[in-house]
Amino acid sequence: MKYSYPYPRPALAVDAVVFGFADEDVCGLFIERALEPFKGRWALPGGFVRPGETPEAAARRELGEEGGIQQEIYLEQLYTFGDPERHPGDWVVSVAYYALVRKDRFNVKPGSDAKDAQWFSLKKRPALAFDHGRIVDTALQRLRSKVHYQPIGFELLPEQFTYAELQQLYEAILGEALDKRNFRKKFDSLGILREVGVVPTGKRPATTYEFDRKKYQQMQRRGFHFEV
Amino acid sequence: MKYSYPYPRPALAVDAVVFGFADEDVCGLFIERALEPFKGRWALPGGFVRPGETPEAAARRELGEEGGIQQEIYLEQLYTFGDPERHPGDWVVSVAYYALVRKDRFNVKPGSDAKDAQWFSLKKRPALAFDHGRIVDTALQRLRSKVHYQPIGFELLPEQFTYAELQQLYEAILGEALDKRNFRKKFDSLGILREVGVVPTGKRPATTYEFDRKKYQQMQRRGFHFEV
DNA sequence: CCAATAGTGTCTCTAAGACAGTATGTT
DNA sequence: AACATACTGTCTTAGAGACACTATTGG
Repeated sequence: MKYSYPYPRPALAVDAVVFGFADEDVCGLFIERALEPFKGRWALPGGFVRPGETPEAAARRELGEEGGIQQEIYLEQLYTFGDPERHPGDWVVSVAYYALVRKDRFNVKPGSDAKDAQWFSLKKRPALAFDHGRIVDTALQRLRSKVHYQPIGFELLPEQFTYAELQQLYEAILGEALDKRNFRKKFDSLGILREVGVVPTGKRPATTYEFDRKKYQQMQRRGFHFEV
Repeated sequence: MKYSYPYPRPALAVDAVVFGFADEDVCGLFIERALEPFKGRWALPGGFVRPGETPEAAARRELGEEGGIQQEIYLEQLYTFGDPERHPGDWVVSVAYYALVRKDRFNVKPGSDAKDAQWFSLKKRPALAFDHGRIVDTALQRLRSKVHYQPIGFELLPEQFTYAELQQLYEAILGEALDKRNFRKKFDSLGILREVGVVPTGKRPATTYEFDRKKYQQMQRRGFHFEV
């Protein structure tokens, strides 16, 4: 190799915070480590980046291998954690990602490096291995701020949803109650939801909507920008 | 080392986009490479992360060594670039940062790995080595969006500044003309500027202001959030 | 007809944005 | 006196936020 750097190198890992939503609650997917260090502790799905691979590809691969998440999902780079003390006994730098998935679309299952894979409500998540707790906090912050100016909430909902569900999602992410009428007014005026049907709820049936991605992209090109 | 990962590892680098402001123009600090690869090409200041060092510390160290920037400066992690093809002949992953500095406070000077260090207007910057052009674009995007909701513009101005300068800065970053009266009204109403004096301009003297950091932090704690 | 959830309209107030002339200094 | 730059105020309009009742269905 020409120009190669001869000094010690870190191992490069990726870790992903996978967010889901169900029962009016935001949750995260964690795996139980089958290997040292932190064997038996809950941790983020992740692993090492292989030669020739981009970190994002590594993150997607690991989500498939470790969490049973193979489909196309929303995945975004979050932050790179490089404290030399973050991994006991080795120098491991981790590029962290966060993912938004529709929980119902996935059968989470542990892969070879994991004893178990489970969703946890983020309100009562277990203590995590390494600095993964901090990574989750960072991801939550990012989600909370991003949800205001990008229509990423829909990545967490089923294709079709009611206004009640959409509002519960926003309330769960933002951690505050919102006014039903103002919330509806807001999204109605954005014009990015398409009515697609009606669904029984036990009492009065509710109208269901879809996020109109194409229309949103058109509007975006015309200078529109989403804000909630 | 316990648990160490035996497979090939990337070299870990940091690169920094250093922004400055002068003459109604945003500029960036680039260095001319003294070594292969891309010897003689302009590039971002940066270098390899050493064992025991955090990436941020490495970035600060390199800015001192390569660009003559030793003082405390605003520095924020931007994005990690990990395309395996980004560096010819080796696997080098780079954690990119961006910095905001008061141009007048620094005597930029090239370090040992650089033939030269120079400020360039970002409108007419040279073609850069590696993927550094993309890194600059990413940093500019980040700066442009962040300037709306965080008072980081002040990091680019001298301690004391006039409304004309402040407005020129925002116009340069955002790339659009702003209305003088509305601009003033906005910042006046925020209440984060402190009048500190008067400066001759050749014609009618202008009032100078300082960013009142303490007041801003107080207000922030009370739930205030900056927005322009 | 009762219970439960879905859905709706108005008012107030703040702030964004468009817009043009006066004030104060220098030469 | 002329010129250049600093500085100022009003109107219109859009939207955020507070607020409470009606509609529709199942049991």
